Amino acid sequence: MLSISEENYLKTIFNLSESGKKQVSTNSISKFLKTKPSSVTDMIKKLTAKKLLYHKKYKGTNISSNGKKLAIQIIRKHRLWEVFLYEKLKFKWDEVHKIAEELEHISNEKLIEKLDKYLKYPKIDPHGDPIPNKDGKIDVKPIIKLSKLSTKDACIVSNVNDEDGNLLEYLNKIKIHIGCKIKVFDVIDFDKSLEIEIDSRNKVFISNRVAENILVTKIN
Amino acid sequence: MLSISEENYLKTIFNLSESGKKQVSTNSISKFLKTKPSSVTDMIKKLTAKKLLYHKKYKGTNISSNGKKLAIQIIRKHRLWEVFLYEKLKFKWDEVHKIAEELEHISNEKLIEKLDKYLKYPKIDPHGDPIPNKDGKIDVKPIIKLSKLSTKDACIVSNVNDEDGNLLEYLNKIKIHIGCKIKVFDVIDFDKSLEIEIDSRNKVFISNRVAENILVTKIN
DNA sequence: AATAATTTTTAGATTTGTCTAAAATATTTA
DNA sequence: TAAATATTTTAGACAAATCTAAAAATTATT
Repeated sequence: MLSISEENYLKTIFNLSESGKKQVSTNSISKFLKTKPSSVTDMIKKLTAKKLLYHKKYKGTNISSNGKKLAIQIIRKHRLWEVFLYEKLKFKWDEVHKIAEELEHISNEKLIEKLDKYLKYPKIDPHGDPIPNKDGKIDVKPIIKLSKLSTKDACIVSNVNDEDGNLLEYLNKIKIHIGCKIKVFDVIDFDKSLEIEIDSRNKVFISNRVAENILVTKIN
Repeated sequence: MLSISEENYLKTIFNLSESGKKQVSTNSISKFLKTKPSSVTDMIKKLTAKKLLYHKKYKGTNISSNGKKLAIQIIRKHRLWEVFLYEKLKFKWDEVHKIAEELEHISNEKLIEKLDKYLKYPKIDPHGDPIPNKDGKIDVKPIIKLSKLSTKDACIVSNVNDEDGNLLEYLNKIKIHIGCKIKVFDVIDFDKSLEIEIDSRNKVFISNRVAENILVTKIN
């Protein structure tokens, strides 16, 4: 059994090693968790002794396969609770993360199984992130061009072509940014332009050319 | 903001002072929480400093009105989560308490308001205990004779007449005990005897005479 | 009422997770 | 590559919540 602190460190190290890859630095952990580097060193020692991390002095940290398993289960709980908060309790999608940070530490396997069933085994959370299953398997979510979507599809923006300053300026103006949610209301046959709604607020038309330069993951 | 430990002590002291009344002894708290009396003394000092308790050395402890307010909010959270676990996640009524002990410490007022709304503002938890409202008001639940109930009513046994050994023996045999749940399936017109189901398991008939000696609180 | 038994408190120690300050190591820059 | 800078670790301290052992106060018993 891990303490809440240990769980938070493990999850952070897992996330940092997923995104930045390879060795995770003491400083990056301390920045993320808003603790001092010396505290991080202490915790790294503890988790290394529990065989959840690998660590070489001054050289950064890696998560072990046991550590990964535990981290994924914490992430599973976090994302399931997010779905609950968003779908059942009707929280806004940007409010759910903070509350799920607390709920994720409640440890009762049966609770999570029943919650999963109750939510009908959702595959993604309200931010579009995939929910690992009971065995820790994560569906990799394909990243596609926004232009590939059809009417009524919804998606989360995962990337935009940042080579063209004019495009970025335009996207900024209509408030499309990485992580935002887009619903497709209509695809115009004539020129394949799209009528979309951004973050449940502004509804705009964008050209097929623009849609080709926005990468997204479908969420339904 | 209270720590989980402080919340648990406060809740325990509130509960002990509700049942046993008046001064709560250090020993009774330590027995309930399975900590040493010396630890209890330490915590009493801390909570007294925070004006949540009154305490006179060697004389036992009382909860202050501020302490009571906080304790009631913790109990509110506990019981709402119990309803959620029982009604939505389909846990058995004897499984919900342990999990709610963890959930009750999650502090987010909006979460509890939304949970309350989602559960349609329930008045009682699966054990038949009343759920305080947002402002800490608790509906006192009337205790009535089982014989007063009608078909389809459900109730929790709150007391039995323990003057007659033969009655107790009989109740024990058919597994009626304080805290158990009884559903009324039929009231026989002829002799006012009842067809009941005990704890969702055994269905039996009991005479009106027996039903007169069982005190219950309605739960629907 | 004096003594015995029980309860409660105090004093001091331990564990967990954090901190500061200083030392050790690694990286960058001139 | 040597010096300057940045990162990481060590050493020692602290607060929270617990413990053990012993002292103090209360309650029960003879």
